[in-house]
Amino acid sequence: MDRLFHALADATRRDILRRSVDGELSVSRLAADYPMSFAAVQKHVAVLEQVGLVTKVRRGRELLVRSEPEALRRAREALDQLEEAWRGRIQRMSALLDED
Amino acid sequence: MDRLFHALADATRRDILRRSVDGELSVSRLAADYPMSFAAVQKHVAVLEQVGLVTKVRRGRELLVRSEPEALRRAREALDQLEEAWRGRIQRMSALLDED
DNA sequence: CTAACCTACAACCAAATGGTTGTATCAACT
DNA sequence: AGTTGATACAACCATTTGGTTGTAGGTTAG
Repeated sequence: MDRLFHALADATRRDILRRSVDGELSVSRLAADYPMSFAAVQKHVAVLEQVGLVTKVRRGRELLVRSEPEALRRAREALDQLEEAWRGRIQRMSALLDED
Repeated sequence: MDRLFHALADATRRDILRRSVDGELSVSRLAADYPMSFAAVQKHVAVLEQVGLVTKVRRGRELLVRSEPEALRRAREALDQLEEAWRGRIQRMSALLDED
């Protein structure tokens, strides 16, 4: 979970995720739009891949990057769990008020 | 947003968040339960505070830590936005299939 | 008032992060 | 076969991170 949130804690990586929804962009095509070297973008994609946020599929001599919603869902559930603890507090407060 | 996700990318910080829902635990009380120095926990709380995930309220000589659901909601919305792009893709695929 | 407790903050250190360049591999086009 | 394009990966560097210890400032209890 640490690594999942870490992967999301970078604007470039989140942008890559957004653009990879259709899975039709190669690493070099993605890299062309960022103000950094190809290798740097390659590393960002690797970080996303290691936590399962994207997968790569070969097409000819390029690798297409596709974002995977599964991992995204895992992150959302972790946030939901945190929020749920908070909702539980609201309920306890309501219960207290109802006792009056 | 980078710093928000970064703050969430640490198990100790997420645990502090969970335990601070009721806002009744002081920094030192929190710190007592982690295998690290008081100063280290203090730093974790500071990270959470800087992105608005918790606030501190004085009670006597201690500072009570309370988690703030607002910031959590911001993170969730960012994830929702990413997932929405993906749902849009599903819809486009469905539309294509319907054309047949 | 003094001692004890809670917090803040600085200085320091090892390890990880995010970037670079350079080299190697591998597929495809002519 | 040789060249070009796309990717992988290592080595290196500056900065940040996550931890430590030590010092100092307030606040409460006795």
